Amino acid sequence: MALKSGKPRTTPRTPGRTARGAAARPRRRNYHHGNLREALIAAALRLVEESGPHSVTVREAARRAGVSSGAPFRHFPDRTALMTAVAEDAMTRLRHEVVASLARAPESDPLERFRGVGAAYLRWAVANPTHFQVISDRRLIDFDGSDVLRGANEELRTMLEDALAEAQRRQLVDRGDLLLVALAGRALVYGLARMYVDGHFPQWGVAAGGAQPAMEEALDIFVNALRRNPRSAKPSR
Amino acid sequence: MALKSGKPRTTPRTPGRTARGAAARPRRRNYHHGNLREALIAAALRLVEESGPHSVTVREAARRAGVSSGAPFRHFPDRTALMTAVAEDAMTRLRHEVVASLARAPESDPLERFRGVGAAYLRWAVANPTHFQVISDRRLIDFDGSDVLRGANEELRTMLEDALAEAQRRQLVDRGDLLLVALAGRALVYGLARMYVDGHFPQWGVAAGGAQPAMEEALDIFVNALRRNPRSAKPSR
DNA sequence: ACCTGAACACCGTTCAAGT
DNA sequence: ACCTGAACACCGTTCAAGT
Repeated sequence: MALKSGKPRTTPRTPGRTARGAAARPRRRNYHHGNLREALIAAALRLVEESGPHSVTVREAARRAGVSSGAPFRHFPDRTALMTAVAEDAMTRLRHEVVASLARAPESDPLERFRGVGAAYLRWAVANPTHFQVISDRRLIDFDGSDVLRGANEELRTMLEDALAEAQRRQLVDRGDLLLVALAGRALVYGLARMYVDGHFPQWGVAAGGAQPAMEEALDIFVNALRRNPRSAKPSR
Repeated sequence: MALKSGKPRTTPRTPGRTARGAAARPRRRNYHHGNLREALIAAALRLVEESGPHSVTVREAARRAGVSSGAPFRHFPDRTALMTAVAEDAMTRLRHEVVASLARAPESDPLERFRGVGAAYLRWAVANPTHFQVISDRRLIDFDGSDVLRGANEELRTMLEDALAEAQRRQLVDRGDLLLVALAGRALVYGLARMYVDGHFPQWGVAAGGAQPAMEEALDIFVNALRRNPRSAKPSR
């Protein structure tokens, strides 16, 4: 399979563990207590990062945390629950990215805010393709059972719809079913991100390095097509 | 996990096997020869249909074909190769669907033809969600190694781009980077289909039964936004 | 209260042996 | 030429036993 094992960066996630001398090797058997739950999530996060969601194995996470194969089940009912915890961590980072981008966007240009939400989402997906896979595939995680996931998703959706509603109010875009326009925007952005992570770009003439700009340009095409032609001043009916 | 095991219809795929009396139960051990390859693909196709790509197991396909666990490896180098054969079957059906829809679309309205390609793709994805998953996830199959998959994908892309080029030529849509507009259209349609199969619609206010119409309406929004405002006769620059 | 390690029912894949 | 069935190195998950 096409899993080339990505960049094994040392993710500075879950910072400030109880300091204990040297660079904490997961070999040590000083365990017997400690916060195994967090250690397992951190291990799973790195496994996802290294070679995708499919490579995450409860046993391997346990190995990296230095515990036996049965230990994780004292903290997670099953593999799905572990993956859901990974997804919550990822979704929280995505949410922050989008919120930060929105904070920088001009209050005065709602259509630009709409575009900005999409662009931030795309940037995050390109920067974190494997984590993006985890949050987007409902068969891997228990989305409905997670307040964090449902909440963050709801928040992203609201940001998109609010920006769009404001743009309609200011007549920057034509009137039209708000929810459907938001859905189309969301589908476009999600589709671009998924084409990227699912490896479709080579077949669509997008060079390996040029994904990011191509995605933003495709987004621009949509937003600009939505933008109301200034020459027609009134709603068409 | 959320795999409720779909509708186990008797797919009349791989028709006209060597007739042999009663309804061919895969129990029989009359094997020892026969076209195991086709039988394995048929079994895998049904497994995908019943409960998604992840439920496909080389061993289970072998069981259903009535052979031992090692037998499939005489016909497929690995599980990926079996899944690729499944994807080729699915992609061929998708291609036919789109081609048929294009044959019915008016030669005179290229933008409608562009929309029609997307709509046919969406209809097929909704009707065959699990098979759609197989053809779209490059981690499950060897896309690059399959002439059938690359060819069909290329053909779909060409249909989209040709319709769009003709629409630009007739000034039905504004000029603009053809490839990027095609990419945006493709991403929108792919995104809608993936949101459907990935189970996102409940969180986006789309009712269970209303997926198909909502998807087509979202597609309409894009196509109509692209449609050139008749009041502005000349390209903007 | 938390962890170990054997056990169970699975996988994908290989390979000597059979027909 | 094709298929069997044991074997190997894995999984997820359970559970009695240990500390």
